[in-house]
Amino acid sequence: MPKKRTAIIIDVVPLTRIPLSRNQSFSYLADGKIPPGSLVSIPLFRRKVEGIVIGNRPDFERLGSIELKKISEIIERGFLDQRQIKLAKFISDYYFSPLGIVMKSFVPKRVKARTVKMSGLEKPKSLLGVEPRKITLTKEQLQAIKKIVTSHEPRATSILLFGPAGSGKTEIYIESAKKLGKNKQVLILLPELTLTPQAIDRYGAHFDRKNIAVFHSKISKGEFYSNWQKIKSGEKKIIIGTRMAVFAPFKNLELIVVDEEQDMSFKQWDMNPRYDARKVAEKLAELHDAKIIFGSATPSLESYQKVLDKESELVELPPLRIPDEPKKDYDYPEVAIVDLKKERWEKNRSPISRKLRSEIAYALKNNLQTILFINRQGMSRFSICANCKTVLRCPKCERALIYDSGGIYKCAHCAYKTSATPECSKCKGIVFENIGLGTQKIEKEIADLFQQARIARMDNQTMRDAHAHEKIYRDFAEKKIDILIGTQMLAKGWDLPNVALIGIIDADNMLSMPDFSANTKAFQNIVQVGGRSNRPGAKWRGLVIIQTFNPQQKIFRWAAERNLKEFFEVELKERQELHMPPFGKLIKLIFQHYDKKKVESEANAVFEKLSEKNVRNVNIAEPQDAFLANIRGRYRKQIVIKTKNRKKIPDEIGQILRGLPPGWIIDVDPISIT
DNA sequence: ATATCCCAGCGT
DNA sequence: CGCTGGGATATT
Repeated sequence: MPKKRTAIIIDVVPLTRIPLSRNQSFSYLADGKIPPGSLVSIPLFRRKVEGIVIGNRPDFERLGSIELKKISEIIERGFLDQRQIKLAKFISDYYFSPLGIVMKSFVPKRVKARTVKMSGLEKPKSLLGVEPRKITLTKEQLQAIKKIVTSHEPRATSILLFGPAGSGKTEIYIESAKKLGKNKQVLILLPELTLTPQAIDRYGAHFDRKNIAVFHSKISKGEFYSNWQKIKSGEKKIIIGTRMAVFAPFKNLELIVVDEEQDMSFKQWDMNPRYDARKVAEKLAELHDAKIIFGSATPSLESYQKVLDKESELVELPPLRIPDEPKKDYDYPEVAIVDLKKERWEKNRSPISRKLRSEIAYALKNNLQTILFINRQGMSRFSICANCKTVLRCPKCERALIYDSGGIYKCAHCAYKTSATPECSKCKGIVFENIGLGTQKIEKEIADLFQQARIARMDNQTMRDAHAHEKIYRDFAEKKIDILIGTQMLAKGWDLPNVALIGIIDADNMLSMPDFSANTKAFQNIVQVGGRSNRPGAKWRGLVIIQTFNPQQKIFRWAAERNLKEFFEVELKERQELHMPPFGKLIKLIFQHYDKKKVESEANAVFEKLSEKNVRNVNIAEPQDAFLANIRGRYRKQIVIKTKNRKKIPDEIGQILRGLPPGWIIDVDPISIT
């Protein structure tokens, strides 16, 4: 029986994982056109899933014999827009992630239409320390804004805004946003959701709070969906969010700000799609013809290199200064490098040097606050059996256990805890020594040294609770805390106005990660932490103390002087010689499985396949144990591919990647290859 | 994601 | 011989 060919073929991307080697879209029949971007429900091999329409074709293109199923339901026409579809395709291609999974990131969990409960925005809980000050801009700031606002190139303009902590970068973002089109949207990307309350306060002081939307994973489904709709309609003008905010349905974006641009939290490394919000934001800016500002006190190498390559424009800001009080010396804190070897010679066994100790005492006496930075949580880095020197390890994932308290050792990676009387796996010894330092150890040490001081600790353990950040921030701002001890999480972007002293307890540990980005991270961390003590117009000059066993290391000197250019020059040269990012491109492949044998054979097979092509300018590293070689009983091997040309992955390699069997993880531009 | 098929391993 | 569980498989 001949069919009437009046129907339309609709191409749909199901919002589910389809192997990369397959076509990512499927064809269905419908009675009429359905606009691309529409959310539909489709039958897919005995089940029913949601999908996004990406195209319409007339039916007569179909070969006569092929039977197509029909679209089950049109859920919402024009749910996503054309630019979102393009962006999804870009992410899918660039990161080798199934298109359906990428598109799913663009689709919010929908809730039945009902009144959404009031968001935290409508009833503002004001945080301390942020008075809606009127902005009087400095000459330098005005120039910077002019540069940002007046460039009228047809292509999206990318700007690297480089200025130390407290140089007024946020004011520039705010003023730039004000100067842009009245009904246009601005996206503010922050590395962490803990930074959103402060951002809401600061932007809320200059824009109508009703026009501000927060966009991250911790807001309720209802509020999320409501914000999503209002961003889509254009009602929300300022969108503040974490990396996932690049998936929001912008109507007319004119400016994107990536704040704390160097932060690696912008890269999603633990699940698909393994995207970098900075890369995606660039593409998003291009699609909307919007401007994009990358802001940082310590830019990433990648951004810096883009400036050298003329792909981005550098706008530099000097530190803010109180106009009638031009004490140039106070612009930056003083930095002291303390030689811990000397401390040892002179019989100081404490992790706190005498210099640091006396400065803390001084700060306490003068009612000023201190921040102590240690790059490790817990009591120590690891523990060894006093008898046979075997490292105490987690039986589940083989990682070193960290002493907690009461004789109990904990695994920082899984939930494993020992009993109060653990035994050495080798010799059954029951006495262990703690090696290295951690936040808890320092906290104890400080509590012993300064018994009257009010001390707080900030690390993963103490920050489990959702409101812990806010509470510590508030307590510290209200001067209820004298000494704050924490990991790098306290280096992130908070304005803490009364900090006079910063102590970096174990700077060497920051360099000890055997990864290609260890130096850069250490440099950035030191500058970042140091910036916490730098307040314009303060009566005192901030002091940063860097404790190290290797005071001759140039990186500490450069970090102390914030000598970005010199550090980058050396670092970039090294990266170039090794064809590392930002010159070359890295792709990390990981295979994991319960069966160790299978992992080995799989990894070897893929390695062979990649190697035998012998592609020019591509280097394939032999399979190695992944950083966490064993997660919950699953073994993991990794292969690192390095291509000398960062712009393009050779087709031969791309084809193999797309054809990888299930179980493989592909991580393009990984933050670490250790 | 999920229903289905296939086969190994086991008990009757 | 039939039942069960795990793994692979294909999706318009």
